[in-house]
Amino acid sequence: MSTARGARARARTEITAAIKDEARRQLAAEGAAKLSLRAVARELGMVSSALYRYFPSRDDLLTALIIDAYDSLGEAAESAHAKAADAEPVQQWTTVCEAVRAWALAHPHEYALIYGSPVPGYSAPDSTVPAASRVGLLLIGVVREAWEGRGIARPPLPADLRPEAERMMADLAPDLPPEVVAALVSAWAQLYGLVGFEVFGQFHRVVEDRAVFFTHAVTQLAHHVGLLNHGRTAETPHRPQGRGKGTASGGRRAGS
Amino acid sequence: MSTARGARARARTEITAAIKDEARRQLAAEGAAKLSLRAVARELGMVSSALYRYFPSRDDLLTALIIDAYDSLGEAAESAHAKAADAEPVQQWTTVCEAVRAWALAHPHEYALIYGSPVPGYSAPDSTVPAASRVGLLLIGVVREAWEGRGIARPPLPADLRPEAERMMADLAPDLPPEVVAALVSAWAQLYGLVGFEVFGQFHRVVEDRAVFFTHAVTQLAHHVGLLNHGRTAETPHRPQGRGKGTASGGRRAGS
DNA sequence: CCAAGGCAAGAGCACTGCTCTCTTTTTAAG
DNA sequence: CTTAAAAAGAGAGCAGTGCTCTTGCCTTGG
Repeated sequence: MSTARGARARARTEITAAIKDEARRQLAAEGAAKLSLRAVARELGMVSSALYRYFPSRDDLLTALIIDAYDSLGEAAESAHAKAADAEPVQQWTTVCEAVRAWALAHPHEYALIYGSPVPGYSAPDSTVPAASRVGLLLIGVVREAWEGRGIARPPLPADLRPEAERMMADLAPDLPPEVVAALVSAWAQLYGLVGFEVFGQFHRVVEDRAVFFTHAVTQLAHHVGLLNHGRTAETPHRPQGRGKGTASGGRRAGS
Repeated sequence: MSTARGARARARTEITAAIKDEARRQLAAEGAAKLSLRAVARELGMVSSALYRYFPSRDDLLTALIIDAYDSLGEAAESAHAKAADAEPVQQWTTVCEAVRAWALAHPHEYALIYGSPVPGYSAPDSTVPAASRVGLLLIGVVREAWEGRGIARPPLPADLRPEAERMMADLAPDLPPEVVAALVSAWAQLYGLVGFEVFGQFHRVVEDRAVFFTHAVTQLAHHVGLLNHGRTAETPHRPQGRGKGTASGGRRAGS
């Protein structure tokens, strides 16, 4: 599929990659606003109009970079999680969050591209959705594992939020209880509040030891969604149907 | 001071205001990236170079708009708070948060300007700090009132965060205990995570009933910083007592 | 082998931010 | 009241942008 399709096709994918690489370089150096098609073309020794054979517009180039950024972030988070797969749920959660933070600090402009203000009239096409979902799915996975295996506390859920929570549950994680899904979604958004404030400099002269602060904040977030530190907590863990791993499919809505 | 110091000076402030108004119009219509000095000048019937007598560069115009946006948001939050000054602390907190959300939804491009990705090489000058602090100070004030008057729970504070928390306390609110200040700062950042996700469309197809969801999330945030519902604590603050059954399905709905 | 289509190049359009002159108008000092 | 300085507007111009269109070259599939 991707090999030996003729020299021309190979050259095309190669040049496409080169364009993205150079664009990413300029993005990292100057930010999305200063990314110029002409400058990219110049740097690659081609004329600006030639670039339109590969990307029909500047926004399409940006879209490609956005997807790549989501994937890069997703991969960073996933590989960090893989290394902590055996840890406590809270530990897994904070590991993922810290990977997100580290990636964001290492790639501030790419982070701004995906979690900052959306570009002018541009609205992300659906093609970005899978890549954009990776971190979210990862967090869902962490919570799911805790829910199935080692127990999880159920956050409070006011009556007026229940319908919405059940809808979210149906969409995102049909196996998790609605109160956990609702808490998870809000923790998800709040995580990016913390990261964004740090990356965008809002913590300037407010928080100094940001790593420690961040770790604490996301640990609280983990507790907020109901994750528990296994051994040493006074809080009573909820065990789904009290049967451990055997009946994962049947175990939802425990407390009746 | 601002009156009758010559026709020229009056004309200057008037024109300056007109420029900002028109710029704000274009900002709301198209976003910061498409804000063009020439277009503003054109709309005002002046030539582009004349505009440089009022703002030395496009970035300076943006800075002015940023300060105005911060002030506009601050004022919205403050006036909302003033109307709820007698309510429970949690109520005051959610009122302020909801005012922030409402303002952001009503002025998405201005919100993006101040809490989205910072513009290219531009870093906000110190002159923006006072305006930018208004919402933060307001939230501190809410917590302070609760701390002085009606009591407040003290969130947990791990040992390694204590020095940082004490430093933040010294800077921001010397009268509040460090654990409360630390929780407050993280809640502050998380608030903007929630608002940003909604304004920037990240909740698309994830959260539908966003008002209800937001209210619940910021109520949890209030509990996170230690605010209590005075009379009835149907919802115990951020301490899920396990045993899903008991959690007050009845209603929180802190009314007055 | 040879037509078809992918591809690069270049010119050009309508913009942009910004600078520099030049002229007019207003202000303030003598 | 005059006059010199300061402030403001107008216009041309520079270097840059995204994007389109036409013109040819050259690889490729039939």
